Amino acid sequence: MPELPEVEVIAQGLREYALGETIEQVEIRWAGAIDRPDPATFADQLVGRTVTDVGRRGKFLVLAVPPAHLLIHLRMSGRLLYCEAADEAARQHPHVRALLRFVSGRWLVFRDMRKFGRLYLVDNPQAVTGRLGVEPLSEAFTVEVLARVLQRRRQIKPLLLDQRMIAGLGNIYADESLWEAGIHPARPASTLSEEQAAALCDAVRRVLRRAIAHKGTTLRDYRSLRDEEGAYQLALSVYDREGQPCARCGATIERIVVGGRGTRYCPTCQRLDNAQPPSQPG
DNA sequence: CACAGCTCCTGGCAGC
DNA sequence: TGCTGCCAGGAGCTGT
Repeated sequence: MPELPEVEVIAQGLREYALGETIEQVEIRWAGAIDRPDPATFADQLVGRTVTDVGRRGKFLVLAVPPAHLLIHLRMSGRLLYCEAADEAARQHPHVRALLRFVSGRWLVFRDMRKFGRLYLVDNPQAVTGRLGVEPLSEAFTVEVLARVLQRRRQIKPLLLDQRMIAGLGNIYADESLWEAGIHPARPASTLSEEQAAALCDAVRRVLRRAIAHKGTTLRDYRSLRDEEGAYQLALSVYDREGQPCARCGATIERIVVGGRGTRYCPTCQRLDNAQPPSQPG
């Protein structure tokens, strides 16, 4: 599942390859992939536009195609591939939902097995991203800002997954951040100590930066713009590791359901009460 | 405001 | 072997 680090790696790839490309043709193979405007208008309006900037907001890719913006959300299984004119196989894959052909002859291919991903063409990106919370890798993500989020009477993990609070965390990096900070995922947010809030703030930033450095996590579907796998799956502490020993204390990683989501954690390092974990995270 | 439940969708898997 | 049916999961939505 592409989360902030995976989307950031794709954005880096788009900056390297797609910047300056002009769209010559738009092909939509599954109309449901286009959120807005209607698919015909979407295709019409994109032709002739040049990609002048590539950004990311939360899990959204934001491509400036003046005077509009093309936003892409990959959701569960979406993939974005930049391929050569000769690469017909990439375009013929049955899960391809939409394609952009550039004047250069190269293609941007949107592939999505589960059909949850969406493309948006809007004048103002805020129309789509306006309700997103703070960017966790920006300077705006301070302990004070996190503390305000933590005042809510909710369990900490569903709060971390709420894009209106913090933009970009998904199931993998929420679990990883909570392990890193030594906090139980079902812990009521408002009961965290100041030290724990500070540890969580650090943990979120550290985990996301490390994952970007590893080019993201490939458990199943995720690939970079050039179809490369990430490497962070090799460095995961709890996610996809249930039944295996905790790297910090050796206890067995468990799976529970929190807020309806499968959740992996270490029952020794991440206690629901305030007891000290066996060692401080680092 | 919190939160449960539903929807979208399909490959993968368990169970028979 | 082959079938059925359940499940995960991001996010938006409704209802309580």
